[in-house]
Amino acid sequence: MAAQIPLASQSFLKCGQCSLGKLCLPLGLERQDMHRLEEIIESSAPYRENEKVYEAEQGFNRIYAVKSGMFKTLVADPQGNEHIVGFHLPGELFGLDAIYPQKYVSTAISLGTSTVCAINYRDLEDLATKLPSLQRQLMSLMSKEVHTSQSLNVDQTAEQKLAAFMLTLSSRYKQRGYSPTRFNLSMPRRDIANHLNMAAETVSRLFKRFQTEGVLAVQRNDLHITDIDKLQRLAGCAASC
Amino acid sequence: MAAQIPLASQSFLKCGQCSLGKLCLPLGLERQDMHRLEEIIESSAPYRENEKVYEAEQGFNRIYAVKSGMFKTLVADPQGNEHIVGFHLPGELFGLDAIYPQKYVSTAISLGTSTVCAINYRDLEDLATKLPSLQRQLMSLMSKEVHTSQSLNVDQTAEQKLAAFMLTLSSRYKQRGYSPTRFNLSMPRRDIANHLNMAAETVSRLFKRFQTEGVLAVQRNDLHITDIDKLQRLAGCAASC
DNA sequence: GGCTGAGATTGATGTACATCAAGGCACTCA
DNA sequence: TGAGTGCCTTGATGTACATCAATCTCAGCC
Repeated sequence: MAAQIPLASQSFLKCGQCSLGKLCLPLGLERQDMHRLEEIIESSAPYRENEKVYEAEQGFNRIYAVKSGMFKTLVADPQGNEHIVGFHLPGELFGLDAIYPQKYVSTAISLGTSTVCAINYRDLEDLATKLPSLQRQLMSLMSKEVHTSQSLNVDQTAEQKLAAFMLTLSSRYKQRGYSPTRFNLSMPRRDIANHLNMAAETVSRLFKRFQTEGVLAVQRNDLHITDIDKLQRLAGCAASC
Repeated sequence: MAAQIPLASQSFLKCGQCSLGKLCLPLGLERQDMHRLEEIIESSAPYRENEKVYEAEQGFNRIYAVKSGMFKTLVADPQGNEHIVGFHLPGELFGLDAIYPQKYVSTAISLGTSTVCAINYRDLEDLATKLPSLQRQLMSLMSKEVHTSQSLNVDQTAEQKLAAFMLTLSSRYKQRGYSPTRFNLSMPRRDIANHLNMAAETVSRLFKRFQTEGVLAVQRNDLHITDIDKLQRLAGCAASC
């Protein structure tokens, strides 16, 4: 274990000091403008494993940026089936789908111990009218979100979907300065399966297949991509190419 | 056939006169602000059936609002398989997914004869910083887009997916002042099937089943929903409830 | 250090839907 | 008017994956 900044102090870092500045909302802001953004951001105390940030149907007031850890957002249909719409890594926003209906449509839950920055949306809107580059970045992140959701809709085999999912995780970790070939699966198999619309057994069988084919090595949550080119070929390149 | 405004003159209507004002970008704008929006909008000549508005990989400069008719947007994977990501009705925007990558990621094609309003995105950004209500509406429409794409991802049977799709069309037509129970399917079965990730044969068989169950009546492109409650039950309410 | 229980794996069976193949129906153009 | 064409329909067969049902694994805990 390398030395780490304790969570408590980490969660009070301002945008200027936060290592996520190059990915997150402040991207493209001048130092001075960043300070104005900092003023409307509330840092959260750490969320514990499985703790809810907000719940579907609640009135909308804030959007969230992941500071550390990981969150999942899920929707439930009237039959009570839950579907995981996304996993959110540090520097990514969630809660954006609540802007249109003005209430949360999903429930956001922490995976492991995680922290967020909460931003009052009214304040953010006001600030965005004053800071064109903030408005631009906000629109850009929303657009990215649209694109991500759309690319999950294409018809693929279970193998392609899982390979593509591993690749998106890989590239997102890479962007954040972590190893793109070795990382932790913070979510259980069941959650991966649910997100990709397949059975947990299928995920298990595919991991085994990938392993025997020399594409990756998995032990519990420790994932190691051993042949990223082959993984890309397996994904049919629907993901990150 | 009822008397209709000829396409040519229809396409030069300003937002103030356009019947779509209550759905489209100008929603929430003051009369005066609407005029400023009108100044940056270019009305298009009608697109013919299957004509392209833009193509994937082209540099991004404009977003589009449907004025009349219908458009589809589709993405192609490297194997050349095309996937229809959405159908766009009057008052709906498309091209928003190009903002983040700054190039079009999908190809937009007219179904039948259709017209659009084209809006230079740089100009729109500039104007949005000056008109907070325009910025708000833009964000709201983007958020809606995120939500729409997400709801297509949930795991459903072919029957549920098709029922849900019919219901979304129904409610979108209703919003536009058309009958929610009788409308024209402007797209071929193949396109519906592709969009919902199923075979065209399955769409055909399901339409037949729905028909024998008294839920709807289809003749070629003329669709009549005869029991919308039952259709809603068949959809598992994943769509519009 | 042995118990417990949640998650993961592995195998056997079932099924929704795709695919393949053959018509049928409406529209066009000679 | 009749051949040609594209879309839709209908039926027969195949298959990827879900589901069901046993184990297996290992982290947490007394």
